[in-house]
Amino acid sequence: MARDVVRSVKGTRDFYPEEMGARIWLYEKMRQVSESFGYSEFEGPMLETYELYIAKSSQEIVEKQSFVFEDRGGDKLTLRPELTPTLARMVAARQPQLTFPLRWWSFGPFWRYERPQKGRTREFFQWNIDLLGDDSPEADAELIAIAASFLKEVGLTSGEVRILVNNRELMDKHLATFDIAPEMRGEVFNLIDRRDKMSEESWQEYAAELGLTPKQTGQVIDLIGNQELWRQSDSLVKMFAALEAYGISDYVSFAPQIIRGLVYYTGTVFEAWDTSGEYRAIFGGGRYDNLVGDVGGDPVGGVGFAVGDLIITLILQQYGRLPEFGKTPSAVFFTLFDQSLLQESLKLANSLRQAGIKVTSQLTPSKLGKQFKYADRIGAKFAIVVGPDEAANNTVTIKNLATGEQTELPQGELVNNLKALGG
RNA sequence: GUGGAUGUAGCUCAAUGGCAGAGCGCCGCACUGUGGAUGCGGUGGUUGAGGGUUCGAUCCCCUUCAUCCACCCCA
Repeated sequence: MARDVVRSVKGTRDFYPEEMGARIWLYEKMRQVSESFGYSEFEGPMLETYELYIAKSSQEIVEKQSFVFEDRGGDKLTLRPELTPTLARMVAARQPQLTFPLRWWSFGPFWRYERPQKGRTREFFQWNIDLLGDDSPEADAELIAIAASFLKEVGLTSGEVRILVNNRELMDKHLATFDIAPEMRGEVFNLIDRRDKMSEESWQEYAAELGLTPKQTGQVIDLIGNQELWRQSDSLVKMFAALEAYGISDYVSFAPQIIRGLVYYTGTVFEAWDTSGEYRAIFGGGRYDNLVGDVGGDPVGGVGFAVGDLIITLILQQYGRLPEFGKTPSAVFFTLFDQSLLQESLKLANSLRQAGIKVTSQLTPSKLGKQFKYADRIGAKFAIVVGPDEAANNTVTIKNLATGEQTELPQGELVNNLKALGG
């Protein structure tokens, strides 16, 4: 490197305007879907106490993957690695005055101290959406419907992505009938979760290490191979029935091997996967019934999910569904012929802005050719020229940068003309 | 935390133990009231950093830093 530019922090991303365009696009899709289901936007602090996450997130996330540090007063702080504990805390703090069921969504930055790789950075953005205070299977169905609507909205088909659903209570009930002790079931959940992520051999070893008998291991394999298992769960039966109403059933499948890593999930759990199998889960969520109580509030159940911006963007790129983003928001470039026409050019440009047209102005004189080149580069559609001839006649020249076509017209007709052209 | 790969011009990449190159970009000119196309000319580098071997290292060796990829975990 010839230039010794100060480096950015490992695992962070710079959003140059092109990337910012994609981020805003994604954010707008999330807002649109959230609001269409009646959810309100909220935001919490990015800094939380370390205590908030202990025993609520997965141990790995709290102990190894969080940015934890002491402030100047010696208090232990954490850059939030996820939103749900913050949500629970905020709900608990104002529980008596909030109206339930509560429907909230949020989009913001999160941090995890991990080795960056494809689709994973240390600073990332997440869309979180949660419904609290309704414990029905229909509430679970609403969140899954929202997830599916979002996938549909960004242009992904049910052939490309699929939401896999399971229920932890259902699985727990069956593990009990296999004589697996309650304190072991968390580990067995973990085992189930890794069924598709490990080789058969090492999975069997893992099962043996946990102390499962060959018979029990066999029962677990049969269990997670049973695609009709959901019929034994009243909750899942009702949930799938409700999903029919949304017309997105083709996006949703039952999958008994879906468990999820976070310890606070208590009932329905779900993950969206790219069906090509090239990527890991696109997003995940589920029902958590104890979280608000755990942070000091009255027990109120919730269901929600989180979508990371990186993976969804990767998938959208893979399928070519991410739109191109122009470099400038203005379609009109106002040239400056020479210094003597500065006042007139700036005034005219500003009268366009007052009429609601977005205009970029040339501020220092240079060759017109260079100005057109610049206008083209920044993505403007029209260039406007006021030279000595136009100034003398109170006219302007509009040049269509795509076709090269030029028209001279009275200054008074400029606004309407540009609007007619779509400027 | 574990393992693998890669660092050469603004970008994408060549090359050789012996003068470091191309394409794209950028700047200029042809064309001082017209951009994209074309032609011509020009700008471009302590070969990531430090050390070692060598007459000589961008190349071989060691160290270090950075990036990427996979595992782990997860969004």
